[in-house]
Amino acid sequence: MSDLKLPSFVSAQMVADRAGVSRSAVSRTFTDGASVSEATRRKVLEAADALGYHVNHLARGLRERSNIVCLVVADMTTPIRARMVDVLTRKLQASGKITMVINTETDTESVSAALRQTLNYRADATVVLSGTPPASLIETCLANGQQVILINRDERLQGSSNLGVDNAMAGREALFLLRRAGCERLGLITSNARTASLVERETVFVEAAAAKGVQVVVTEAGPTSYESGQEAARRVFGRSEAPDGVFCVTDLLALGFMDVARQDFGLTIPDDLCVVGFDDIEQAGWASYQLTTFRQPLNPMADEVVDLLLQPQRAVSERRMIEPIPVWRRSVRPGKR
Amino acid sequence: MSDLKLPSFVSAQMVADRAGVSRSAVSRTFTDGASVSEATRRKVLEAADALGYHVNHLARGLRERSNIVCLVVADMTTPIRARMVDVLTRKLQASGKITMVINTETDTESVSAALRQTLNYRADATVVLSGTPPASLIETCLANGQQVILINRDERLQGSSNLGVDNAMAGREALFLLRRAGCERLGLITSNARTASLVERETVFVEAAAAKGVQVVVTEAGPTSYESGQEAARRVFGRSEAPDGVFCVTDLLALGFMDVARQDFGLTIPDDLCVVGFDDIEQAGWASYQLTTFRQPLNPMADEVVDLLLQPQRAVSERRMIEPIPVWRRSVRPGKR
DNA sequence: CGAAAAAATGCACTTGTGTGCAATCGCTAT
DNA sequence: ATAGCGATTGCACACAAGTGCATTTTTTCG
Repeated sequence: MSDLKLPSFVSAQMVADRAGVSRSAVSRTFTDGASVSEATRRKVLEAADALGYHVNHLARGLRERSNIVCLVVADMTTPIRARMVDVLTRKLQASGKITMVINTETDTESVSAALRQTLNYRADATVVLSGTPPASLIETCLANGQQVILINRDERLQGSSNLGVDNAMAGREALFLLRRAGCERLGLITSNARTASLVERETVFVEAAAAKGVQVVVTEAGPTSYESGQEAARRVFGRSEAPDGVFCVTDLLALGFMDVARQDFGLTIPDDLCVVGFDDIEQAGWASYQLTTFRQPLNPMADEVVDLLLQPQRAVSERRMIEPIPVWRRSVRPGKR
Repeated sequence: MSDLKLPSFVSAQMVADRAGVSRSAVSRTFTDGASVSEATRRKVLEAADALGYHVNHLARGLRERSNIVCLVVADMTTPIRARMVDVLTRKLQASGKITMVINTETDTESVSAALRQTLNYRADATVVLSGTPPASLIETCLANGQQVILINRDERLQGSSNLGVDNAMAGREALFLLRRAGCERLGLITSNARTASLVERETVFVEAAAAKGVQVVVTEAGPTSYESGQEAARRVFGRSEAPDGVFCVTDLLALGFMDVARQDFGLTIPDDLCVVGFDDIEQAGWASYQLTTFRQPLNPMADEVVDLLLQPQRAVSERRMIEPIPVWRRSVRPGKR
């Protein structure tokens, strides 16, 4: 049997022993506004430093709020999602929270499992970036005093807060831009994900066009990705009546669409074809694309999330909407040809 | 005073009361291999379900391992980092761990703060993807029985495990490819980040070239980004002796470099200029780029991390190396011009 | 100098688990 | 019927913190 002490975390008791004070004194030293004399405080800090003491937030979380926020997300490699996660973790951290990332598939089943994890770790709040959580589980979260914030998911679940961008505005504006450019045969490219957000952009665009007496050819490719955009372009330009202006419900789709349109069908953008996207991912601004699109204002959105979190828990479910910001680049002509 | 009970988490005690058994029975029901009769188990599960009970992993983590792994990462929006985080969270989750993401700047100061958070939450292990943690803090982590895994950071710290790709191989192979393509004036594009990985790719490439009697013009732009690649291209092709073959230490740099080379200087790739990158981000495979590069084998790397985590703690610090996989696309000629 | 007020300190309880140990229960074999 | 034995069960403790309350200790003021 070895005498070597296994390395393990140092507790407040050890610090207390070394400093010659009670454990309470240690606790109070690390608690804001607690009453400790300057002398003991110094002794404690010194001992803590020598031993490498760190307050155990798990134990703290047993009594009060855990300061843990769970982020449920799928498709994390997508540029827009990656940025969302980045901005959110940053802002949450800045406001004293810590983020647990739960990486799921979009299907309800695995989102359920994610939500349960959230409960296991006593997260103060759960932020859902993708996937549709079942209403029953949301209720469980709320019943446990957990806050639920859904981002860009338009399922309206009783008790959860919703936060999203104004998709309708983007749909209308996209139509306006393409018509101003003189496009006559309009197309809409979407994925088979059929998220509420994507569907809304599509329907608003199509309906606004119908109101102007213009028909829109809708093409639905595979998942929301660059490759689906490519596939959509192959399908669209293989047909007789090719569009001269398209709204892709996502930048990734747009970029794949543009590449095939130019390289496989020899089209020039914006002369032969105008393209509008949505999200404003970094790649949309790259020299090869210069895509006109709508920026999701991630910083304001993350600010809203933090704001919701810091609010005293409200019984009523809230719904906040943020305007996307049009970003004019060169994939759409500024005026008629 | 309201009689309404505040919503709060349901504890094992409540479940025990409802099921008419002791709290131990509840605990044992949710512990693998514990001794519970089928009858009580059923009663417990039923009560738990009715109340919406979820084991408190925080409390569990007080006694044994917390199953929390901290991921310290900077530059999360970079495609390669986003993928790393994605793959790691997936694999960790699959092996029963949960990931806490700590988003830091690359500066040592904020990495320190991140490491301390790691200790606060009693993470079993810390995985550092970017940024240089100070050795003293790593020691604290190790002293507390925490495992530290550094990925692609070549600082060799006593007690930590290192995991990285073979940068030397990439440097040599890049040179081989460019020379086989008949390139005569070689360039190397790097950023001012001066990470160990980037530096190694650079020096190996330059030295291997020197061994063949070829000089390499090294250009160092700003941070590791698309824009820095663009800037580097403007500098490089503004000079008299422009290169006809370059190795960019990162795909992002390479893509920016390619765009400016083609659009601002009218060069054709790979006829006038051959380009090799590193990382194999999704965009490298896009039709507009078709970049020849080296894939970081993320899945095997994540497997290694999980493997290291499941190993019983070893006193000796380990160092594992993974071979990057060459990906041949069209940015380099297959043979001499 | 002494009483009263204020500040500091320690005890003990709380949070929700897992688990060693002892007691109990149920069943079998003699 | 009863001893013997293994499977259950419950008690009590440990984990690491925060905090109300009572008890010192210190400070202040008359």
